[in-house]
Amino acid sequence: MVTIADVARHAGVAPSTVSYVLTGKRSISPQTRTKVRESIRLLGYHPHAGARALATSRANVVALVLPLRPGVHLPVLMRFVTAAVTTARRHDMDVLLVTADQGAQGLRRVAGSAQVDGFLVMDVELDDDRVPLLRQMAQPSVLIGRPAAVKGLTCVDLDFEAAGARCVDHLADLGHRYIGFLGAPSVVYQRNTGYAQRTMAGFGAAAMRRGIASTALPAEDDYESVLVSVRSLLRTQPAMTALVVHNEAALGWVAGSLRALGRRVPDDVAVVAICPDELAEQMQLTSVQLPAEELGRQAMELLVARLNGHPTAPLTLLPPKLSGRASTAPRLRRA
Amino acid sequence: MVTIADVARHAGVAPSTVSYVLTGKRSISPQTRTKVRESIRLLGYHPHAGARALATSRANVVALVLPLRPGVHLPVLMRFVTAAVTTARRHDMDVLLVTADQGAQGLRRVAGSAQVDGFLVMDVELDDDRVPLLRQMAQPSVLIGRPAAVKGLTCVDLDFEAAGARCVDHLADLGHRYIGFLGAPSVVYQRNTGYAQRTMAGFGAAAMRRGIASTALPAEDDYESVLVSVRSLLRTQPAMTALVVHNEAALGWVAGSLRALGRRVPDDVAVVAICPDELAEQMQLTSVQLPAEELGRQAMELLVARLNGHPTAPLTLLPPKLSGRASTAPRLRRA
DNA sequence: AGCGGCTGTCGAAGCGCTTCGACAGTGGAA
DNA sequence: TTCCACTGTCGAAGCGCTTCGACAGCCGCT
Repeated sequence: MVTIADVARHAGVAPSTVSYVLTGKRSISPQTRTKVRESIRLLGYHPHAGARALATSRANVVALVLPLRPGVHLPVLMRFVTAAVTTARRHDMDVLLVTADQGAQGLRRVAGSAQVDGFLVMDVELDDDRVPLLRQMAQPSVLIGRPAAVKGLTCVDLDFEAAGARCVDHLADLGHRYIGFLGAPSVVYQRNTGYAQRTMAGFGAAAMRRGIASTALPAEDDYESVLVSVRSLLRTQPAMTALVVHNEAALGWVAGSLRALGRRVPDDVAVVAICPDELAEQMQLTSVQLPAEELGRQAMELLVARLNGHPTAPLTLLPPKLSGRASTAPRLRRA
Repeated sequence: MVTIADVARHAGVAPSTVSYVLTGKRSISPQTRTKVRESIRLLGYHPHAGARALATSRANVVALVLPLRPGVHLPVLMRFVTAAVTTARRHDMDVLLVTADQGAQGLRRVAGSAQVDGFLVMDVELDDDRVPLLRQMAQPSVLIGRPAAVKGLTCVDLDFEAAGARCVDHLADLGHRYIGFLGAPSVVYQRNTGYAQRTMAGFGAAAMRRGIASTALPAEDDYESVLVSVRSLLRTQPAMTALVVHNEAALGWVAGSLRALGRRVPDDVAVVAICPDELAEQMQLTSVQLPAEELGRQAMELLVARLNGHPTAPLTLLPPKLSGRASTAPRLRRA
């Protein structure tokens, strides 16, 4: 292994000088600098990460805590991971992969051994048991998701309330006056999954604001259930001409159910989905996307900011973006 | 930060003694051992990873080099990653995430700074430009995939030849005598993607061995092309009663194409796919699976073995496993 | 009683890096 | 000319751990 001493000897300077060339923490004459740089290149020198970590108490590594449970949408996860890694690299950081199944235990171990300088934790739930730990750890962390209390944390999330509202506004602007909401399976609302509830809330509030009649129902993820839910929505509100769907798994059955009930998309019923963009693209649905890249990038930027001692807001909400596609159209006024 | 000196003081012993308790490299009296263990627990001590790495020149971290280009099947990738991480943890190793887009450059950096003890490189192609680098690096590596020359390497892969053969055998055992092969898009065969060619080769050889007439054709991944390819196969070999498909993207169109041409699955044409299990499960296809977990686990075990100085075979091929589902049936002898 | 070989523990050196204080050398102000 | 303030470089200490050689105490042997 080539050490800093080798480089120093080769360049005819002291090790400390090489270090200063590398870190730029003291001024070095141009001649010396180029000489040292040349030696570094020639010898193929790379500073020993462990030694550097020991001396600076900075590892230049962040932990990425990934949920690997079934049910996460993998394309979105991957886009997120890619963005996070890319952003980390732009700040000369590496990424240590920690799977959520290692639990709080794993976090403690990684944090305790000073392997990483900070944590990026995905898929945080309303009352996540890792939150108290993260709060008291020496290393800063950024959470994707939104636990009940964000005080003392740094959280990034899509603004699901705004997303729900955005759907309503889009449909209202198109002239729709009766809108239905097809939500996640009811169990999702039972356990504390904040984003589902917040979307609903945003949807409901926006509808009220715009003077629009709304009806909401959960949906399970098989065809029969979706059909039942959709039928029930139509029965409750026969004048319904638009539907907001916040349920990836049910998405595939919605158009079919509507067709089975004699409604065509978008002419009889306009559909807006809140879902990953690929799905929407594939089914040609107007949708509010889950901005995975943006989330990953932002989260990592915030983490880096905290590592550099900058204060950060406890909660950053990304504004929803709606992409118009074939599943929405202005309300048809029948003769 | 709690250091080994703190623990030593608390337990009334020398730092080296604590170290020996931790590593077990010298015998320690039971009394001392429990005393030290207790102090460790009480103080919440974790050895500093960097310091340890510096002293032992072992980081206890392996790099996982992931392809994040489009086209990789993410569920399979994730299963693989999970298995690799889990296996690593069982050997007290952590996993550093390196994305393939960082290229050889990235490998060199990570290797040079002694951040990791070894590399697990996924998705290696026949003439991968990282292979020469990996060969000459100080750290050992295990490759998933199979470059042209495996000498001096450690590679793990599914035995694609055997997979092709396994399909033929299954169909032959069911009485089929005329079998078609629907391959990857032709560009895949043009660039050097070993596994596609090897599957073909295994398929062809097995057919010859069993005295079976075989015809093969590539397929693009849209409905029209698949239809054209299937029609062409049937025209070339009108007596064809079985089809092996090695093309995930085309898979969705195969049954439809056959139906459009007046053939029903499995009665008129039996279909065997070589694809990830979820896909096969979802479409109810008899298939040879891509054993992602097994691959990840094996690869990591081999890497650990190499890290411990054990020699490993340059090539480990996993035997294919065929799962029977609704798309194959014995050949129907028509009246 | 004396000796050799164990066992269990200690102290110190060293892993490769950063960083602090020291200090020559230089140029400009007094 | 003297003095001061820089600028650029060096040497040494120290980060927290492992590991090697040393060695005290003990047992069992002659």
